Amino acid sequence: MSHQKQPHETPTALDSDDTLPPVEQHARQYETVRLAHETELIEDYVELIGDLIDHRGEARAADIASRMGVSQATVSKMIRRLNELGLVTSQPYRSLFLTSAGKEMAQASRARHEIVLNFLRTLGVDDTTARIDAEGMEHHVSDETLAVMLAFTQKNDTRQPQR
Amino acid sequence: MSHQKQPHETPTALDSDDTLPPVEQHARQYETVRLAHETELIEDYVELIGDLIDHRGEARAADIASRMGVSQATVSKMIRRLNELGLVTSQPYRSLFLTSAGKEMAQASRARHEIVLNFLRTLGVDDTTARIDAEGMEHHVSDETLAVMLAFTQKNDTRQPQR
DNA sequence: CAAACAATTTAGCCTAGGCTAACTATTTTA
DNA sequence: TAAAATAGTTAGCCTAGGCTAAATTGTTTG
Repeated sequence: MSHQKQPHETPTALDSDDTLPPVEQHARQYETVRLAHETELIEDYVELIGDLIDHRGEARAADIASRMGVSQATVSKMIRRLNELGLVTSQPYRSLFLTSAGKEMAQASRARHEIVLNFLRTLGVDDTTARIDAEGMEHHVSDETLAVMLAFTQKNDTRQPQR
Repeated sequence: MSHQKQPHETPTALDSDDTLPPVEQHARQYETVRLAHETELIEDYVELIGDLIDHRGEARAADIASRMGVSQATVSKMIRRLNELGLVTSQPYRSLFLTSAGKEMAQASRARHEIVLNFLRTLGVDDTTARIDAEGMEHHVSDETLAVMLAFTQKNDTRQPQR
């Protein structure tokens, strides 16, 4: 019953809302999302560790756990991973340090985060919502889009200047 | 070495770029992201199945697999899950149908997807990039932000009218 | 300075979502 | 219509990221 492969794959991707993208492109999109997924959590942890160090002087497992909303066991396990990835150094039972790779990642991650957050605020999204959305969106925004967001924010930010 | 709990938690979350959010709020943000994660893939599959049905007349496991960029075994397993969740019906070796719950999810998902995609295009992001970013961002955009994006697109879309 | 408390780690469990390989069912075609 | 090709399923493996409970280490305090 209609199992023939229709020669139907026409990539008129300009108006698009009526056509599926070509298979390979479609697959690549999902692949990108899957990939982003893998780094996402890592980046969140590293970013948080960086923030804790900057704001509190140190990053302790217990603080990470409570801020992540996760058990300490989970954090402990994750720290092992971050270690293996060369992003943090740690001695047992002591607080953490970022390696230079870790610092770089934290910094990049934070920069992206800020851009997205400020973009959303500039758009007029409520602060609390903006924070939540930024946290989720941040990892899925390409450099190109990020640049557009930054430019938009600079052009349109009418919020009272910081401070 | 400075392990005392400093009474340091001052939620001056307005200028924010200098302060961590209060613990509970911070945890809630990450929790939201984790939650989104769980539904994300499900929604992507359901949306894709809906699209395949609409554009091709049927959703077959092989097509889902190639578009998702994933093995057929993975799709097979996922279909079992979607079944358990009441989102699709399927007989073995036959193509799929969405339940009404599935249709609803597909429709909502597609609507969100479109809004985000058109928003990015309106912002001036290149089509290919916009598609990739939309795929990832779509699940992390709250209804509030979605509304803002829609309004923005309607006000600013200068692309040549469809068709 | 020992006991109590707090923080960290480890062990072991669970689920989700990938994979390959082997098998079964269906459809196409020679 | 039987053989070949295609499609779908199952079994079994792996990794990531959660969890709780129990063990260990560090810190504080009576």
